[in-house]
Amino acid sequence: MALITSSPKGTADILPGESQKWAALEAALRNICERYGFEEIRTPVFEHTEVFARGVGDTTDVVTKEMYTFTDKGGRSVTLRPEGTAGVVRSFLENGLFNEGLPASLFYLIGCYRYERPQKGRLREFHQFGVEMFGATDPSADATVISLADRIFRETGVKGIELRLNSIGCKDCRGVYRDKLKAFFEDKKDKLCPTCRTRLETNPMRILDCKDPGCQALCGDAPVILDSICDDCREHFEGVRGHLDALGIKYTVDPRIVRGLDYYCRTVFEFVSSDIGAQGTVCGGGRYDGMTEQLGGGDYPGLGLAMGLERFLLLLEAQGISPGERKGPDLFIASMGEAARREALKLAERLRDGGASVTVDLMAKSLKAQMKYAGKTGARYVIVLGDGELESGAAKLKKMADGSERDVTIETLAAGEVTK
RNA sequence: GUGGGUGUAGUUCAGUUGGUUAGAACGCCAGAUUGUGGCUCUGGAGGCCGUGAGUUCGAGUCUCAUCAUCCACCCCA
Repeated sequence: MALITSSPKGTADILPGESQKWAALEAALRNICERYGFEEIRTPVFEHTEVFARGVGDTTDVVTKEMYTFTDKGGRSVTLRPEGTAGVVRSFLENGLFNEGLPASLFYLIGCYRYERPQKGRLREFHQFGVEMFGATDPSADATVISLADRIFRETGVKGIELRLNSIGCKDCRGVYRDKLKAFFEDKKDKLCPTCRTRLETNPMRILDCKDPGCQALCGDAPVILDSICDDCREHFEGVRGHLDALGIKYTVDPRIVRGLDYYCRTVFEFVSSDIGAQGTVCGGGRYDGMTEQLGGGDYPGLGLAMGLERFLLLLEAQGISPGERKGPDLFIASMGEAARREALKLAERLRDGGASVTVDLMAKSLKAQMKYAGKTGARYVIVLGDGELESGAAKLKKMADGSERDVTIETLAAGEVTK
């Protein structure tokens, strides 16, 4: 038979059985957002390319080599969103959401697209849950966003998630630190691994989280960013820590987390697990105070987080947690002959009116095959309609779990009798 | 973009130093039971052995290329 093709590289079908888990997880996320006063926002899958170039930063890996960018028939350069924040910021500004009371608290559940080599926990089409908050500079806002994420992990019951926290300073003190770091590594250049030698020019902070043992050894004495940030940033960071401590949220300060998107400043954090392979960051986020101005809007400080849903589901799977199960219909109506099938359809509609989940035979199968189908699809009850039942108006309602049967009147069978 | 692993039935996988007609389990269909699923038994359908070239009397098996897929680097959720 040979299918003409398969799904594109890096994409995955979410099939029945799996889709119930997604739906349940999404419902749980929506519920938590609601309790924090975050409202859903839906923005386009594609944006004008400059939204990401300016928003995410045009020197980042994401923008320079991972975007699905194309020219549409009108000659405009558009890009499939590689992340959620930039589009939300654009929408926040364009629609004047700052007039509806600050801070604005938004969340989204979206597909994102990055042209990368797929591996465990990384696809070209992947799904993110994220929240964004605009207008609040106070550390309590940072703590709230982090506590929302913490609650997600707590309430879904996953274990072994570690929260790592850092401050990378504002755009002023980060520049100072960058220079310090550069100066520190400059005379040790030849001991760095080849990629770190280029990092020294492009993004020296990345050297700190290199996995090469030689680089790691050098990093021991490197200047720490937390010693270099300005007083305002230090005070802000202490504020965030104070709130987290008061809320009882455990974290480790990790000076090596720097994040690869240009827009972050001050607070950055990651929730990491060691259960799902090399791509262990399930959730990442931080503050991005300058971004609204980058996109030509007013000054609205922002912060947010993003969670990779594939990774989250991978994690749940690894820990034996299933957020949602496939569940079959309440009732399958087997039928023998045309007249009985007509009755079956009518009965099914009546029971569906009452809220029951009902399926019927649509293939004129043998009764045995119909029973088999009912069993395979997980129907809890089966009722068989044939000439005899049509004539007498009575039928047997069979409970599949134990095979027990009881007499019912077709005319008066109520939805409640098969849904309980 | 770089490195490594793997491509055989719908799925998970066997397949001997290269040797006649390529196997198992599960799944699917049918029968045993002409109107009652699961368990059991019997039978059946289903394979360009990823693709193309090469070596050989002979290739699922060896070589090369190519594509796909998985994992890792990089980067990120």
